[in-house]
Amino acid sequence: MHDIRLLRDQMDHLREGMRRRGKLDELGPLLDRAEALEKDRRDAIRAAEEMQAQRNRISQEVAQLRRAGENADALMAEGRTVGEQIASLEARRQAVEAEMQDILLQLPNLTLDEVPAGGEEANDVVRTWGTARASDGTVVPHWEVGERLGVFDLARGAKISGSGFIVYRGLGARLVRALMNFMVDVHVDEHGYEELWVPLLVNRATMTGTGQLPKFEDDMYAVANDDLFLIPTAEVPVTNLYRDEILEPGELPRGFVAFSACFRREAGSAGKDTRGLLRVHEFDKVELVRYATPENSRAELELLTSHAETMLQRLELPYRVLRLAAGDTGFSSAMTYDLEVFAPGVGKWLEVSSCSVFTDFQARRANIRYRAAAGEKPRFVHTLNGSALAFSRIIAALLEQHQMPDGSIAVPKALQPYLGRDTLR
RNA sequence: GGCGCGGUGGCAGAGUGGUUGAAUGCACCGGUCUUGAAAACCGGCGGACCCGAAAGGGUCUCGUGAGUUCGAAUCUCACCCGCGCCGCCA
Repeated sequence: MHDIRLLRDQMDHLREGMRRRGKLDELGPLLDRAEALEKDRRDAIRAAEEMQAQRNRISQEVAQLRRAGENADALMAEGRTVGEQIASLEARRQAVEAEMQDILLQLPNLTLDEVPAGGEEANDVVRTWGTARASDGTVVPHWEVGERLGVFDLARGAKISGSGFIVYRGLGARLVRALMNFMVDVHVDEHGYEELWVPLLVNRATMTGTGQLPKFEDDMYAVANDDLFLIPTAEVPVTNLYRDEILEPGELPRGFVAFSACFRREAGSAGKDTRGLLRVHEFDKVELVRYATPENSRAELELLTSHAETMLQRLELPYRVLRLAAGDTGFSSAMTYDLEVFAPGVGKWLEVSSCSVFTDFQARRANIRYRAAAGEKPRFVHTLNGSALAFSRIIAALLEQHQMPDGSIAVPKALQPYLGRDTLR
C-alpha cells in the first residue's frame, strides 16, 4: 500500500511507475479518481473536526453551568444539533475514505529505477552459474525416474487429495526431510538467520498484512468455519511476526528462516505443467524473510539473493539469475530476482526462488516500524523475502540434473550426510 | 464447549458520566551536582491525522466495533484476546 501523501505531491511519479509496469491504461483512471478523492477527504476531515471542536466547547460550557447550578438547556439543545451535523459529516468522510482505500489497495508498488520497464520479454539474465546438461533426450523426465525409483507416488497423492498433491515415499520422503534440515541449518549456522516454526493457518488480518487479501482471496485455501486461511508461503506468518509493533534501535537488520508447507489453489492454472512436480497445490519450502532499514534494503536484496544462490551451488544445480522487468515484478515488490534451475529432462528452466525487496509497501500495510535511535519518530521498516528454496521443483531438478545413465541419482555431497547415502537407486 | 474474572501509555498500576490524554511508580531522554559514575534534584517523555512557511492550533485514540448522552476510559450491546476452574482431546 502506498502512502496517501504520494497522491498529493508525487502523482507524476506514481503515473510513471504504473506505465513502467504496463498498467497505466488500466490504473491511470484510478489515479485520477484518487487524486480528486484526496481533496474531498481533506475537506471532509476539516469540516468534521471543526464541528467536533465546537461540540467539545459546548460540552465544557454545559459542565461549567451545571457546576454553578445554572440552567444549560439551551446549550444542550445546541449541542444536540451539532452532534447531528457531525454524524452526517462523518458519514461523508467514511464514504470517501472507503473508496480511497479501495483504490489504494489496487495500486502495485513502485519499482526501483534500475528495474527495466516492460513485461516478461524485458527480463535480463544477470548471471549464470554452472553448466546445465543439454536437453538432448538422454535424460528421463523426473516423473518417470521418480516413479521408477519409488521416491514419490503421484497416483495415490491424487487419490487421497486430488491432482497436484504429492505423496513422497521411502527415500523421497527422507529427501524432503534432508532438504529441510540441510537448508535451515545453513541459513541458521552460516547466514545468521533466526529459525522459526510457524502456524500454517492464519487469520484474515495476517493475510491482509502481506497483501494476499483482499485481492487474491480466490487463490487461497480457506477454512470457512473459522475464517482462517492456509498460507501460500511462510512469508505470510513470518513477515507478520512484528505486525503492529515498533522495533527498537539496533534491532535491524533481522533475518528469519522458516520451513513450511505452502498451499496454492491457483484456480486458473489448470492445463499448464500439470505433470510431475512442477506445479502443485501443496509443496514445501524454506523461506527467508528480512527486515531492513530503508538505507540498506537494496544491499540486503543482494545478500538475500546470495543466500538463496548458495543453496543451489551446494546442491550442484546450475542456475541463472533473472532480474525481472517492472511488468513481471509481483504486485508488492519493488525489485525481484528469480533463480531458475535447468531441468534437462523436461527441457525447462524452473523457477525455484524469487527474492524481492518490498520497500515499505508491506510494512505500511502490516504497520511494522522501527526507531532509528531512542526518542526518534518511528519509521516503516523495509521488508524482503526469498525462497531458499522451493522443494518440489528442486527435487525435480535433482532427479534430472544428477541422473546417471543407469537411471540412478547421484546425491550432491552437501546432502549426503542428511540422506545417509550417495546414490538414490 | 461450559462457568467465572479481566483487557488503561514501554512496563506496573490509579481512575465508575464533566477542564482526564489520563494520577502515581519504574523505564527512557535532557540538564544540575560530581574528577568520573551512582544517588539526589529539575525538566521532558505515546501514536495517527487536519490546518499552518513556522511558531502554534485543532481532531481522534483507554482491546475492536456499534449505541445511549450536550458530554463516555467510565453506562449498554456485539465481537476479539488473555487468565482460572470444569469438560473433551493428539
